[in-house]
Amino acid sequence: MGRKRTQSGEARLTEVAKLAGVSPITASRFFRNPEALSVSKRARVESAAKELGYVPNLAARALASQRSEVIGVMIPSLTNNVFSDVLRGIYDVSQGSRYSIQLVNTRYSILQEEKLLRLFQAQKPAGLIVTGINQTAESRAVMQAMNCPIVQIMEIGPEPVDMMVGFSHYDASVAAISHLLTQGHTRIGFLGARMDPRVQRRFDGYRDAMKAAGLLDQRLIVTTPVPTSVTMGGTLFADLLTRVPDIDAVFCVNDDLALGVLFECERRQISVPESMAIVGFNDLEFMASAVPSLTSVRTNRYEMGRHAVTMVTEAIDDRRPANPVIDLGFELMIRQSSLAKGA
Amino acid sequence: MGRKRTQSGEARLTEVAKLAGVSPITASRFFRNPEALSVSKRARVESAAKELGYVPNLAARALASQRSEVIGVMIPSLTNNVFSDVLRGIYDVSQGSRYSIQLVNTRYSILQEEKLLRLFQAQKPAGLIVTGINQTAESRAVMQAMNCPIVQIMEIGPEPVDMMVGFSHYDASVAAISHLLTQGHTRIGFLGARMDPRVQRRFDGYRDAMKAAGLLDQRLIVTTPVPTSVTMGGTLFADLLTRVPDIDAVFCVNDDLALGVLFECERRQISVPESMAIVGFNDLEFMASAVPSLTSVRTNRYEMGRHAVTMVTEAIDDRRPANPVIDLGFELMIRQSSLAKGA
DNA sequence: ACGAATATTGACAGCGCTACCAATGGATTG
DNA sequence: CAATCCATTGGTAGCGCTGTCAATATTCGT
Repeated sequence: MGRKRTQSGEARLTEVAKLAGVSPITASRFFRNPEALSVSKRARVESAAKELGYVPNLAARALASQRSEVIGVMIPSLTNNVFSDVLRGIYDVSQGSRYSIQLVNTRYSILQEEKLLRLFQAQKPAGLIVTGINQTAESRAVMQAMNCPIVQIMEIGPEPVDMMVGFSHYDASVAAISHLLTQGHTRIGFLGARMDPRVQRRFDGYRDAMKAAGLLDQRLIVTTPVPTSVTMGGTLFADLLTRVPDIDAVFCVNDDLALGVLFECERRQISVPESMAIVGFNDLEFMASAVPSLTSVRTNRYEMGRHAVTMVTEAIDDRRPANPVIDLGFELMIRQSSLAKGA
Repeated sequence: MGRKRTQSGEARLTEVAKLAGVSPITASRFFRNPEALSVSKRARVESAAKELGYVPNLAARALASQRSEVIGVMIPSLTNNVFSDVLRGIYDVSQGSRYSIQLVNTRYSILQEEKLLRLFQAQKPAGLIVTGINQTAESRAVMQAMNCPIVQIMEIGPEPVDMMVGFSHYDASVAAISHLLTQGHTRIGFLGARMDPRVQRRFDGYRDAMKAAGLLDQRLIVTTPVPTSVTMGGTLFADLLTRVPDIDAVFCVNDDLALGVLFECERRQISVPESMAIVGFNDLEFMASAVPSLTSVRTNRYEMGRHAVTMVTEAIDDRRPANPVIDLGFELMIRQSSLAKGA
């Protein structure tokens, strides 16, 4: 009798159409564009689908339409807290829509990103969300050929592949250093880990602000390509103190490092902020409740995730933003750890 | 001329077959089971596929075979750090295999879990990884009907749907309380947030251990259904102190709460561990580097994620574990925060 | 050498749905 | 009233791949 069919109890669109007394293509139209049907047929199809518990076969749909309702999401880390809120925004918006999310981990490797982009290309996603703006030329070419809306997240730059939502890590860093300079700090250390492109941009902001103030000193800079952690913050800070015992503030490229610095100050009985100011980046949840509370650059990660999905789905509906680049900005959350004694 | 076809530049299996001089079904067999081909045809197909840059159309494959190479993963939270390492394990193993991961967020709602299970059922995944053991009867029925390997993660219990990998939250909690009792603590508070089934199990362990020691006192227990956070830890602890000023230790159902308690002790100048012992749960990365270092129950989340995918893929290959339930155990990481003065 | 068993290969049909074009009916306009 | 336009609907074909069955070639055993 031929091929294996869907399991008994699983309704096909043809059965919905038969029960509703319409052709299969009309039933199909109901799900794509209900307004294309007359009111009476719309009701009949809806009722039939509900009665039969119809769930579309997504593979059949994708094959026949040469499209899918999958939005690919590529992030560089699953364990870096920074992406948790972004993902929450992405999933929160997508779970209210017809689109599903296909998440992949590039592990901070641009070659892995390239490879995964090719896999996505073959799957014809409805849209794509990629992290950062430093794709290889090959990756950009693949994306250009993909014929779907693409949103680069986490930062903004001059040449969007398609659309971007993010903020300037450079400006955020300049703002943090400016704040420390305003508070009278002159020996401001820089702690960096992983040194991915966005961390590099934060370094650029640090360097330029310190240079402009005539205070740049290479010995103040400690970085590692190793992934970040709270423990790493303590280690890098200890290294910095050994090298430059007279530092009076430290800018950490993320909050894990900042928390590690705080712990290390406690171990060494260095008074914060009186003897050492601490500034972090991303304003993770614990920064406000630490003792003392920790200053950090707040980044709108959840909103970024939401925007990304919304931009993709609206572009699919031919409702693209007037400006393809959305700058969500940042906010320097000044707390106890970076306020001068008299403040 | 008919339907829109794959874009120019994208090879179809039929083209690979033509170039290799075999039939399409032989070319198809090459990808599924290369040993089914003669050595010479195997080489020809491989060469043709490489030359044409063939990437399979997964929708066509899924439709024709009534199967897919997708493993569904359902977790209750994207922002709870506990799941980050699990996901990393899941993605690390799956990215070395032919399977891709379809991740969904149940938001700690068993009804949402039910709904998402039905969507997965329609997609015929190759396997499924679900969190916890408290599925509704409806959810269990859907899973039973799914005809694919299923792994429940995060905890173990007496009735696996199919397979399980986790540990006993109850036993872990008993071990933590026993340790505090051994250290001489008698007024041991319990801080709980969210109160999902696994947290409930930790509470059960706490209650039973305290009851067995004749020390159970309802006033020592502070819980909230609100999601957990570091700030929440401080709040719940303040609440507990107001209610029972003579507590000498506190068991927190997760490390965020424990860090919040530590900060609150600092604010109130409560000496840790001398006046207040603190124990957390899950042993997140920062626990070891806090000041003082914080005791916590270590759970093998990364390995759990790895095991889950491996169990699914091996079951697909008819290599099921001898025992469908894998207990990864836990380890009480005793650190400064819970050691008596003299230890 | 012959027959049986096994390995290899291909033809046919179709998985569930939708793109595209054509047909029909109803509404509007001249 | 007739012509035109628009909305609604359906028929045909097929998207890319694989399940199934049959045919053919090769290997093994007697």
